[in-house]
Amino acid sequence: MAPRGETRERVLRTAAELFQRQGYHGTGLNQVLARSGAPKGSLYFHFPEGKEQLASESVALSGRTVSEALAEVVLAAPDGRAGLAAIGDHFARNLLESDFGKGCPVATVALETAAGSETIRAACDTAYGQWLDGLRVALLGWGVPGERAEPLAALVLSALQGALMLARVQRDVSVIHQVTRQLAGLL
Amino acid sequence: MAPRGETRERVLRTAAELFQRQGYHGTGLNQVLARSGAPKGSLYFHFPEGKEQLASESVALSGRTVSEALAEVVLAAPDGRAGLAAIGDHFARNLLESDFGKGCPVATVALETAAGSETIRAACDTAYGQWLDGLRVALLGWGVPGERAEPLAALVLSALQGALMLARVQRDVSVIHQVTRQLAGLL
DNA sequence: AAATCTATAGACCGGTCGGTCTAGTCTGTT
DNA sequence: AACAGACTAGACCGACCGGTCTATAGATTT
Repeated sequence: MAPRGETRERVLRTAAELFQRQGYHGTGLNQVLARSGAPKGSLYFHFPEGKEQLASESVALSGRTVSEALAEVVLAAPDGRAGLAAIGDHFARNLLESDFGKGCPVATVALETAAGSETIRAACDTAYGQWLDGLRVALLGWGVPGERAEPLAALVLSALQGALMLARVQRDVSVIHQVTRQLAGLL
Repeated sequence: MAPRGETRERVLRTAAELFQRQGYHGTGLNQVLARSGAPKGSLYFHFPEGKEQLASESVALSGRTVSEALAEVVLAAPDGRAGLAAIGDHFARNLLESDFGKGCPVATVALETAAGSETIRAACDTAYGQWLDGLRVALLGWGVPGERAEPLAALVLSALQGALMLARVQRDVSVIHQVTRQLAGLL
């Protein structure tokens, strides 16, 4: 038998990746189980509220992961221009490495479930809230005046999310760089 | 029997709205048929390639509809600031009137199917291409220099798409206005 | 009126969905 | 050794999925 807690982790990570690639309704529990090697009983033991709980926790996990990656990138950037470019590069690389399969790990699920599941919507809201806060702090660090930081963070996150989606649809990451370059010009 | 071509139209319109609200995988053909009152045989008579064709044509229809609405709004706007505000208002109103059910009619389907169905991805790409072009022309009309119009159109569309998604997740349209106000400042 | 074409009508198909249930197998405690 | 709780294992369920098929009704042509 696998070590304590190991199965839950593996199922959650597998689910997070599949939700990112295929969305909520496009991902079947049987697929998650087949890929993670767990039986159905384990899934409903660890996630008694079923698919909704699995998706909520997947979104939360992805939210934390991106937050951490964002923080790393931001800390390593000498200024805002470089920071925004690095964030764009990060997402663009993920896109290219997965043949445009892995976009934003939250967006697809968010759009699919925002109106249908309050639980998942709240998880997505929390994730985006974390990113907004991280961006706001980063902007302050880059010399953006205090009263400009919050709206600018919203603009940056919106534009990034939109560009990430356009890039998937166009199968071309150049729109990401085009957008981050213009955002950098605002600092 | 219904007049010629009337059933096809009704099915297509119903499908477009359901895809907009629930996405591709979240919308069942039986649901489309029940709501439009058409039998299954009619669906596969008018859309012999099935669900993919129905989604592609729905996206194309929504693309045209939004293009036209965009053109109207743009023509009525005295300047760029007013134009961007009007575009934001348009989407925000749709969101509020549908209790945050109807966001971008293309985005959800686009994210769900970009990697899985080349046909649908191409339809989404075409729709966004039309919007980009419409925006580029509008920006030119508002005095944006020629070489700035294309990248700025990409930024505006990206930011709008992102803001529209954030607004659904937050169940609050204010981020849309926050974003369009800042975009207007760029003109 | 016969034939033909367009479109409707819905029963039916195998497969998959999310979810439940019971049985069994570990591990740590006493 | 006996027991309890944690966890695995997968058969099984009704519902629904997208898609196919045959039959038929209405309009159009000959």
